[in-house]
Amino acid sequence: MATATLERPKAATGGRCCPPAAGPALAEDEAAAYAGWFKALADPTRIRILNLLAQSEDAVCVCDIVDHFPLGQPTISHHLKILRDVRFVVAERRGTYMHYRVNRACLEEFPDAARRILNV
Amino acid sequence: MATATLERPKAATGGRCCPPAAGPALAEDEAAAYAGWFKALADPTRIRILNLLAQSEDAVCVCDIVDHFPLGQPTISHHLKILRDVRFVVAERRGTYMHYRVNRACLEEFPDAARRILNV
DNA sequence: GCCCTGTATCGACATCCGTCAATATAGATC
DNA sequence: GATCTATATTGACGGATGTCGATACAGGGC
Repeated sequence: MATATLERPKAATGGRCCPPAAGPALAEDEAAAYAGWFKALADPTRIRILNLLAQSEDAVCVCDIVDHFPLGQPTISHHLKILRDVRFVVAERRGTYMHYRVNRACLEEFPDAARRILNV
Repeated sequence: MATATLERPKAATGGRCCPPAAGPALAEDEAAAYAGWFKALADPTRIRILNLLAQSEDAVCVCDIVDHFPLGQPTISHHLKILRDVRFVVAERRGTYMHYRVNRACLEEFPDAARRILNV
């Protein structure tokens, strides 16, 4: 049979270069979920917004956040939306003002995510 | 003096909307370092490559990685470079083949990063 | 030396992302 | 309701990013 020649040739050695190596255990959509999560953290401004919110006991209003960055209000609002979408922060209305605070419950899942990716 | 009118007007209330809120404790470059770190994880393929490498006791050669993804070899090589640049993986030559493995030491810093960002 | 195979790099392309200015929306006060 | 202020949304623009095909580089076998 020609079946043998249908295998991966793998150079002149004709053999494998290393043990079979199982495919990724993470399904594509699970990996995408984690990636979307990390994507929300893949910007210095968002990291610092999170850090700023984490330093305050109570929620902080948007205008106060804007004051701490050399960026326009729409840009900050944009970043806050991204952080909201992945639930890293939660917003709360107080009259005209919007107050934001970190969602610790969500961020504490981090070590678990690392463990799952590295399956340790 | 007109000094009072130089303060933030803050609506008709004339006062602050919330307690002062310290700026972010993370310096801009430190935040950028963390962001660059997360950026390397902000892609499903890279997450799954990491996961694949983490499942194997010993290092895995590039051709084996390529076999597990519906992407071209140059693309996988590109992702591996990004993971190498942030030291999430390390490469090792064995003859013609390149073998990659996860750098656990580096990835284990994760919980610390989370703690530093959330200053808990 | 030459060729073959595995990996990295380059150049191009489409898409995504961060930023801004302008505008829309929501709530409070009058 | 009219107006004012805080926040969100929109549209546009430049730069980054993921992907590919083509090519360059490296090491082993002849």
